[in-house]
Amino acid sequence: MSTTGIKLVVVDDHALFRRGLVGLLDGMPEFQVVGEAGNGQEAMAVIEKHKPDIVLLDVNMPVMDGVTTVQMLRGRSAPVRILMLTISQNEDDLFGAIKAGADGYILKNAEPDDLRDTLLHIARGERVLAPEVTGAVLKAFSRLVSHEQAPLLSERELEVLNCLSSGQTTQQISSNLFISENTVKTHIRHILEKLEASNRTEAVSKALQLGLIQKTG
Amino acid sequence: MSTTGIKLVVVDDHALFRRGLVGLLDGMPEFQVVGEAGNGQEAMAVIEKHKPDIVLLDVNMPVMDGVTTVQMLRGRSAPVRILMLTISQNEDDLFGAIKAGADGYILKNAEPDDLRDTLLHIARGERVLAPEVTGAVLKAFSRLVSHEQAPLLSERELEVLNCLSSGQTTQQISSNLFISENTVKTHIRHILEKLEASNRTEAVSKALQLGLIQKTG
DNA sequence: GCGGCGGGTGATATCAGAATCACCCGCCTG
DNA sequence: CAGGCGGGTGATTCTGATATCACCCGCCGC
Repeated sequence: MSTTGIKLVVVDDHALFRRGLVGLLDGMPEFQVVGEAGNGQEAMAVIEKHKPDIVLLDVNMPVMDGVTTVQMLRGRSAPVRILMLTISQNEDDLFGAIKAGADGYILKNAEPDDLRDTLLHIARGERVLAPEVTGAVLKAFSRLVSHEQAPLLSERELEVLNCLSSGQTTQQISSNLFISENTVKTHIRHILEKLEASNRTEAVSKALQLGLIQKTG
Repeated sequence: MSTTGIKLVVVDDHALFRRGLVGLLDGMPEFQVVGEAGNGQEAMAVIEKHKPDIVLLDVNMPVMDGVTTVQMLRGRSAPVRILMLTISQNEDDLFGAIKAGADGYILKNAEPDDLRDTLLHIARGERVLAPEVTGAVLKAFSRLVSHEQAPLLSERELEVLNCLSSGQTTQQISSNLFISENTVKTHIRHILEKLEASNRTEAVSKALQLGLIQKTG
């Protein structure tokens, strides 16, 4: 067995899967599996003892799950890279792992070659997401960026804007919301100012782009 | 030449690179390069004419750059997948492309096999980021999520919190900010409420986790 | 020319948040 | 026992945002 490879610890509650994976990794000269654990709690001790370069960490485990384990590991000062290896495409798990500081997130359906490539990337400080989950991250990321850049409209302004986006006139909005036409116009003025739009058509267009309102039927 | 492969359009202003890439792709039976362009503007017309499955798109181009091209393409209703292929690891380019709706972002240092794998993932609707840039996306993503979940503290409250985090007492903060100790205590009370903390130590700890303040020296 | 519509200016009232401060109490240490 | 410190309750003032409305003007179509 190589003594110079990248040191790994494999954490998974399914013994058969874990042993199979360890066998697979033992066949790869770049790596050296130095420990195993069946849950997060065991993992903490094994990692403390063996000080691996990378931890392969399942998400769904009893006693202490993967995301909590990442949080605990990140709370310590000793650096260790963490690659989540899971079947879960659940967004709470995915975003939770990323927030907690995981270096990678791949799925158990990955090919052995993919796993090797991923581990090598992680080892050199890069981060990797499974293609199956990258879309969810990018979609949430885009949404957050837009939300952050969007100006804040009051509840009433949003109501008026939604009416505008469905093609209603000032008079129709007035009847709809039980306020005077002059009030509607004032709200529209503030909306135009906040969105830096020249007219209501541009305002609606910008609001849709910024995700302030959604297209209806 | 295969007539059943995934149809590609290659967009890059460097003719030598583009022709070399096309040659490489011609050697891959899964793909069929149906058009080329030297900038975003040309690309719009070529894409309109050939209706590819995937556009390989550089970022830095004259006349119309890659991000603007993505925006233009996404403004049209015809679906086309877009893989950015660039040397740029600049965050503005990266985040701009993601926001605009690119399906992938890889670097020109990728191996041909990586490019093939990436294109196959993109073709089946998945998204891919180069490992070199994934870290930047995940870091920004984590920051945005934390920022979004963090309660809003006023400017004064943040000033007080920063003083607390450097170990100052109520009296020292009072002298520091030229306000009475009672005022400092009121600000602290509001901070404890907003962070749902029991005392100032917990408040500082939570604020650091949420990214509201940063560790100093 | 009139009515309908959109865009603009200005005004008023209310409310919530921010920022300020006084005072009280308990705990701990010297 | 006194002083220092942290945590708590309550009050006042100010400011900016929100929500309301009246009135004016230009454009367009009938």
